[in-house]
Amino acid sequence: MLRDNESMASTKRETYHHGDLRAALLDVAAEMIAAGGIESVTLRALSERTGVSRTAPYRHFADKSVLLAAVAEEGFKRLLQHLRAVEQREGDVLTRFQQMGVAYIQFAVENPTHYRLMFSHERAQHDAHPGLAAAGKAVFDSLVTGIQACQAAGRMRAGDPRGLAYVAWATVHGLASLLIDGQLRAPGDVGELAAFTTQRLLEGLAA
Amino acid sequence: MLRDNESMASTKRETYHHGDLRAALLDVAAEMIAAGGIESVTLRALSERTGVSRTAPYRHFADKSVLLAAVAEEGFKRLLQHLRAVEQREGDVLTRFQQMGVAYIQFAVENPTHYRLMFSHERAQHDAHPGLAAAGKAVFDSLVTGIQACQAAGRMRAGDPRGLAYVAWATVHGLASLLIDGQLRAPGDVGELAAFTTQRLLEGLAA
DNA sequence: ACCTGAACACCGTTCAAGT
DNA sequence: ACCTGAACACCGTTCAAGT
Repeated sequence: MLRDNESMASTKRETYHHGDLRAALLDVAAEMIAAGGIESVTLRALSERTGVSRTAPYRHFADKSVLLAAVAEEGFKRLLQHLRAVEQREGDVLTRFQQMGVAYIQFAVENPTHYRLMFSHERAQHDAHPGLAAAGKAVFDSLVTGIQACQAAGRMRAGDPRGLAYVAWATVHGLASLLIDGQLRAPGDVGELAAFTTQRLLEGLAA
Repeated sequence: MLRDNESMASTKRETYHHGDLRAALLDVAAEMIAAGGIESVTLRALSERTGVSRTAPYRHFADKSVLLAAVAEEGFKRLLQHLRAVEQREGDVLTRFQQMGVAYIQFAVENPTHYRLMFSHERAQHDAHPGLAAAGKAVFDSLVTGIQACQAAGRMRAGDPRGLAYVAWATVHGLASLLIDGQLRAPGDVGELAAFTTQRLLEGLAA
């Protein structure tokens, strides 16, 4: 019994020694965010739950802010995967773009604390977290791509697709944020409200 | 000299004794937020800058969260004043509603940290801060009123005005949030982007 | 290279004591 | 009623020391 425990412990140690600690910290941090909110993520609690000492995280992250930026970056990457999955469906190009919007809102509502963290870094800090900025831009770019497809099919108004993407991002981000913050008592289904909102958006961007 | 200083000090004391401390704390907190960001607002620094002891704020606020909720509430009230001023202008009812949207976005961009604080309380905490929830709802209600005016003039689609207000709020809140967080490199003027975005919104809500 | 325990500065909050 | 200083528990971060 005792020997087994010792063996397991040393195996764990070995793992972190070889570069898994960074990924392990990000995973555990994401779990803590989902379970107990952003306030529950202290470096001390995170270290303990990951099985390392308090100062071990500093080998992989300069400080807590950089670690949280990395967690946020993971969130943008997961969101991008959801959006790309919708983008590659069959069917009408305009309907597909609307479905991207609905998927965006659903991701945010299903991961409220993580989504909030993704947007919690101030403008001035963007230069300090280039990976985070790039992951956010990749999400934005997927909206631009969807808009360009609609424009090419003559289903959306002409003009710089980025300008239209600003409007689209503002709409879905705004609705998601208001729902997460509890400012809107979601009248019935979230999906219904998301469908209605994205429908109004499409009419505002119509050709 | 010494007597003057003593006199001034006792005058200050007198003031806080008679119920101004609450208002003074809210004012100083708002200043600190604008000058040094939300992280600069510690109860200890706030107390010192207001000229009272560390624990004095607890006579007026149960804890830091309640104090910040009161600061946020003040923000909603100031925003509401801006929106009402636009609402009472002369001119086309639809143009006026668009101007409300632009004014909303400008308020947020001019008071970025304060605006962020206004939306930083989670859904679950709304019951704990009824004044904050009411002030937020008053802003929402002003949008509903503006929409009803447009509907009455036959300039906006029929249906529950609250549903349309959700879309409008999501659009302006989303654009404001993305600008504050630095996700959008505002292409040129903020006012121009706000005008374009609200124009697309109006077309999405058109009769 | 990576990990550790001890220590430092800072914070929110409580409480017995003052007026 | 309102205010105060001292004390407690907790946190992010640093650093000399280990392997």
